[in-house]
Amino acid sequence: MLNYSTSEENYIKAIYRLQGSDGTVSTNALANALRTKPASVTDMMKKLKTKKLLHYQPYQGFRLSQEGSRVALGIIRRHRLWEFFLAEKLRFSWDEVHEVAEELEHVSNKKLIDKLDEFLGFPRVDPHGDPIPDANGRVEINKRICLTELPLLQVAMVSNVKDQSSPILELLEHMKIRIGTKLEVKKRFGFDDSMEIKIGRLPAVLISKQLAENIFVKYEG
Amino acid sequence: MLNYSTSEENYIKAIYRLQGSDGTVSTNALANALRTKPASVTDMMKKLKTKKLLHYQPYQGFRLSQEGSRVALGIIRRHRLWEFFLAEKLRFSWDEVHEVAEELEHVSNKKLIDKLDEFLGFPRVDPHGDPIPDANGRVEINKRICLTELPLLQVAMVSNVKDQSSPILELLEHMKIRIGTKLEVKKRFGFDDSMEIKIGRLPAVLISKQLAENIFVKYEG
DNA sequence: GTTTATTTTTAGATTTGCCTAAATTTATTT
DNA sequence: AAATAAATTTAGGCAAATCTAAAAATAAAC
Repeated sequence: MLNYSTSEENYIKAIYRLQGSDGTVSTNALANALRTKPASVTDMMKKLKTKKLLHYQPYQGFRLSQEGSRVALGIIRRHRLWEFFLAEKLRFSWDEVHEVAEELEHVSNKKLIDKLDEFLGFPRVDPHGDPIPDANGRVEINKRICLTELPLLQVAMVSNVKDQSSPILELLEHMKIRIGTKLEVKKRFGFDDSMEIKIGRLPAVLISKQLAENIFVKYEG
Repeated sequence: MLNYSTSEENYIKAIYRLQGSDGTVSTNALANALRTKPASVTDMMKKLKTKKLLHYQPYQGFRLSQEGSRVALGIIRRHRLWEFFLAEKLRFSWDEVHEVAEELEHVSNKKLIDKLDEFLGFPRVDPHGDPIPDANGRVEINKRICLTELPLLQVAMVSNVKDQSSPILELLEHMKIRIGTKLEVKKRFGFDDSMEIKIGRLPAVLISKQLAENIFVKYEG
């Protein structure tokens, strides 16, 4: 059970989020997610490759190896347990917990995390509703939920559409959304419950509440 | 309220401990305490001086400035609150908390620490009996005396253990001596400076000079 | 199917924190 | 007071993680 630097962990976590269940991640996408420069990403990818945490061929994008995914799930477990602790025990509001958990998650003492888990009563989801991996790195997988409930930045696959009348299919066709399309929610707007979504490398687009309510997605938690 | 790196914080904390109430700290002493090399210490001292955290003239040793002491007390506060949390809430044993707290102490979100303090019920001492600075950096200056100096038949409470290595903790555990334990000295033997002590209603036991020198107690009157 | 644009990688610097080895200053002997 | 010993600092380097600018590879457009 090796230890990784804060920086390495942040890269691993970001790749895990971006790649979803099977996709590959691009240098620019990762640089953008981590607010860093593409050259820095390339450097780190070379390092993580030598550590066998990911598969990477120059110019071909990268995806986590099994070991990389295992490490990612460990980080996510720590993050979400701390979020739960902060909200439940320290009475932080749900929108404050993420930032603090970003720091606490890098303290990687297994006994600490397992005892924290026990202290909290083995919670299954964090304050944002995201599932918490157990001590063996297992998470509830392949969740099917409405697009309106998809966590931000979680890549998911369109699995079905509720109303299949032609007006909605026309709109879906126009937006290049079909079964199997991978997408993520970038931002939600409370004013009209519209949301900005991103499909692969296409520019982000805005979709209405009505449309989102008809789209169901699945993803590996 | 600036932030300092983990490395800077470890230096500040070590200087605070070494300098006591007034003394100055030498390069070698600090290098030894941090298990690093004197040259590295000199580098860091130059940096901390430019940040006005300490007073330092080449070859003359160093001591923390007021700001440096303030920072040190903040780190110690975080460390001891986490120790209390680990022992009290997560049921870590007495001798395990230090190591984990060494990592957690570097998460320096003020709101986190103040809420943790509140959650724990504003404890005044950590599991080793060391006082916890309050949110303003104030500490009780506990006048403690060494068990070797405790007057005969005076009941006192164990407040702190000087050397917190595992061997001594193991012995203390065996003898049922822990922080908060009340005891009295029944008799001293000049031959080897051992002493007979009594803990509550347990039968009196003999402890060595070496052990007594590491136990600090406080008492009223 | 060239040409242009975008993406990605390489090359060369920078900062932080650490190191070893050599020089320098201070302390201790004789 | 000179010589030796000890402590401290300087000089020069290394590894991690980042950056900018330039080169190379891939993708898109005409």
